[in-house]
Amino acid sequence: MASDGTKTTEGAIGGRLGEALSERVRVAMLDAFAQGAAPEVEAAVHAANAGGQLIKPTSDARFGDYQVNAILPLAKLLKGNPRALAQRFVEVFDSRGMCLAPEIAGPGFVNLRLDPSWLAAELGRAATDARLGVAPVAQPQRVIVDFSSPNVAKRMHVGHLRSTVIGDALVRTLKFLGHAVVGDNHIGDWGTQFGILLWAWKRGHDEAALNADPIGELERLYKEGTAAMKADVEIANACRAELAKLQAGDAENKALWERFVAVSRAEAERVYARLEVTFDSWHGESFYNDRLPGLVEELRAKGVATESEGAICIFLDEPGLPTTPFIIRKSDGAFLYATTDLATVEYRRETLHAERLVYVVDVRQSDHFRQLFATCKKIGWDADFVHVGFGMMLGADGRPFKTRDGGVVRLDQLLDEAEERILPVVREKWPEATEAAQRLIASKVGAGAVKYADLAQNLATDYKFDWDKLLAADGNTGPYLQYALVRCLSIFREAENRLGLVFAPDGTALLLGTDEEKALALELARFGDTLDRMGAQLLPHILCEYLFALARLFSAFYAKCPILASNIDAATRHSRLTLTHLVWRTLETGLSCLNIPRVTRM
RNA sequence: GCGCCUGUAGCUCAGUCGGAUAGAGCAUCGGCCUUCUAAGCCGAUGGUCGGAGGUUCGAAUCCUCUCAGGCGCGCCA
Repeated sequence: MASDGTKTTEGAIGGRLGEALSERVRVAMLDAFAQGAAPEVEAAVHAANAGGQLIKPTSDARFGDYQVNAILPLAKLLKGNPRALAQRFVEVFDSRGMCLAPEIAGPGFVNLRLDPSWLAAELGRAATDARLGVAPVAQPQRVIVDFSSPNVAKRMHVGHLRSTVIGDALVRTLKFLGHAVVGDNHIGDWGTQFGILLWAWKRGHDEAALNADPIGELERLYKEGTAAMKADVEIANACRAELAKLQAGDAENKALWERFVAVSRAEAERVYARLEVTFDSWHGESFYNDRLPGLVEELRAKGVATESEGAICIFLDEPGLPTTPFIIRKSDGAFLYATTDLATVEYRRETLHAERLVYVVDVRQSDHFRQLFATCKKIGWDADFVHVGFGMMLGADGRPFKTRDGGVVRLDQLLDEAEERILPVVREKWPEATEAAQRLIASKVGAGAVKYADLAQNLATDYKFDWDKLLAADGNTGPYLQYALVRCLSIFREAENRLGLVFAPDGTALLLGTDEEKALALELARFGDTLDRMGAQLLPHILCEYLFALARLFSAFYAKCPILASNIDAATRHSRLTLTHLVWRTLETGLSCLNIPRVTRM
């Protein structure tokens, strides 16, 4: 990550300013209030601490940098005057080094102000650290992130974008935090669609079309097969027969299936390459086939699953869950994706020793995952299960994002369009570059804009895809962040060109003279806490918002605080270069966690 | 019919398991390039937090009801 001889040394606070402060607050609270008090007081402090509620950044700079709100609710438990309790807290609070003397305000808030000289020294040190002072988490988890998961024989389209981009960002961020992460592409490479595909293939495929556009031909066959099957019961039976042969290991069907999977994967890989997305494994549904029969029998034997109307079902009578059963074997004996998902959990727990299982899948499948997780719990498979459900991608008109004629938007064409739309701007801003260089920048800015738009919003809701908004260089967009990073690099380039100054941070404390520098420093110090929060909540927009705020503060600093001008003294210049260096590497690290491409100029 | 999710400024969205005067961006209006990329910066205007009750020192946040929109509901994934 560091290209200039920086070394890894953990900062005094492990890069978690908020966490360090919070710990001091916790100690002071127990010290001030828990002695001889009701056990609820201690429990309340622990609860607030666990929820990260002991401190929070102030809502207003006049209140300092962090505020302690937790004394007010405690006052109720202690039946005391909040301000008097705050006074007791302030007396025992250890502000040594980190903070100035705490202040009591309002009905019983305590305002904490960071000691500027401590912050300046801390950041000076962080600038020389390869991880910006952010130590890996103390307790790494084994995490599986299940994401992207396209179906074989179908082209990658915008419906796959969100899972792919969000999952990838989660994987990279959790890895940076020090967790043992496996990003798994759980491709849809098994199931009833292959019966249809095999039948349609045998009825008549076009070898020339297959060579020219493999996925196009498979999609055509699938579409025709589905239509034929719906129109004719005999054909539906024939499709089922083909599927049965495949499942029984028929050599011809198996070979065809392998061919379908191979061409589909090749197609998907081309799109992943453009998105720069990678996986640690590609364990599709077929990977778990062998486990299915035994699993169903085991669950029947355990009494977890029972037969109903010929199907093997799991009934989960719990509030919040659908009343319909979780079906793991159809009445015709075939298995379903519920079965595969259970077998997948079993494998991930037993073989991969997963502690946390993350599924990045469309929110419309939340019922399925609620049932899946409840079933696992019922079986006794203990783990931290999370469904990261995201909303649909809508057009600017608020209706599902489609092509003009109502078709699905192909992912490769979406990326083409992003590049085409941004290319004129690149040509205008950098006319002396070669066509190839301009195209490369345009592809990175275009893909980055599309990906960032997907990550920047809370994923619970549908999001509106609007070319003008996401490609804009102002506002919370990919291009804005890439531009901020480019400006950092430009400063170092010009320092070398004009002054012959090759800058490297040396660990000396910053000089935080102006409001812009102070605000920037405080934000930089919050990077580690932000990563933790994103890792805990699995919400990429938390990191996006942070990076945007940082980039904005940097832009204000850039406008107000000259660095290379001749009237700037050496010490100030060095400090501002260090700040710029920190911003550069924070943006670099943050964008790389989100996997938004970085460029050196634009 | 049952269940889940969403409703915050003209538009797009934040709001960290209740906390101080609800925040950004876009758009609009007004400023800023003889120093590092103006794809930028600064300022101003703009909100009954869908509505009504309730809980309490204190509610966008918790509870109840209600309106509006989206999604899902036995052998597809």
